[in-house]
Amino acid sequence: MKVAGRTLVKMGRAPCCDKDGVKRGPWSPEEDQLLVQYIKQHGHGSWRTLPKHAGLLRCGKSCRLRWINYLRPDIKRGPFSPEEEDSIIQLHGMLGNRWAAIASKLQGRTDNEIKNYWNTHLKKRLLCSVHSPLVLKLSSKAEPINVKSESPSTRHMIQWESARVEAEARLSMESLLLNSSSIRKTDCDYFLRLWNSEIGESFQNIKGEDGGVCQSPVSQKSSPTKCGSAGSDITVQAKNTTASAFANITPQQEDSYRPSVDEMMASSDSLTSYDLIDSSDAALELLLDFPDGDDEAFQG
DNA sequence: AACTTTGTCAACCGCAGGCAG
DNA sequence: CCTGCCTGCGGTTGACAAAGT
Repeated sequence: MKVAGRTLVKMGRAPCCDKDGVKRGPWSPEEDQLLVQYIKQHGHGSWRTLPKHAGLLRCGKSCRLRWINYLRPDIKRGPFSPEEEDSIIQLHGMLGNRWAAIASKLQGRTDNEIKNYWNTHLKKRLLCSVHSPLVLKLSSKAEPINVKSESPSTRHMIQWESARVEAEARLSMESLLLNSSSIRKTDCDYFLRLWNSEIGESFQNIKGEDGGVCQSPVSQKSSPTKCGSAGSDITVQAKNTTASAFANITPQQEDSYRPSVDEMMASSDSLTSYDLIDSSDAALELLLDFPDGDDEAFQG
């Protein structure tokens, strides 16, 4: 793979930087200092020329990455709070792997950090709670889920997710009809806006009403085996439902219901069997009333 | 104590999109 | 329009640490 990449470079693609004489690997404190000092005085300007001006033997990309992911003064370091975790899970449910978009909603966190956290903590945690309603639904469409048996916030999340899937199916249909690739972006932008709306707000607030944790018999039953990092088993169990209700889908499972419009619509159909209540009714309504040629209304 | 496996995360890579000329 | 450059993004890697045997 790497070999192929390098071959590609050789075959004509310009390298991002001159590899000769360019330092790679971990940054030393001295390099950090040089970079911070330079940016404080001059701003980053052109990343490509920055290393030269700052006296660094690094490529611009490397400098940019170091600054954005580590040296920026507004970076919040340390462990993710439960609220942040919830936000990541919810936003990931809406946006998928758009880490930059997710990061923009979490003050002080970088896309890289969120991506790493998702891949190392949350994803595993989600995979551990195999009994999530959503997964059960996906694996056995014939069996409707009694959403009412879940806690309010779990229900709410399922409803939110169902609205998302429904909209996704709809948008997918539209994109097919319009043969337009821009729809996907609009889709995500739309969710971001929805997230910022009172609907999203009410959705976020439900955490407060529910103590920030969703509990269900299912999650309580979930395996106490090593699902997450050491020392957080309680959190793991508590969070399982939140996570699973929302995005407990392996990439394979995700693929299995995303690509085909038929499948999507089928999925969407089965979702209507959900007991949609509370404010998600409004969200669903909003999503279903998504205007066909009216994307401009949602663009910055 | 030595070795192996697993987990974490900073850093790298190539690609895509925006933009200026 | 076309082309080339630059930036930002998401996927992946690899070094290091911790846990397990």
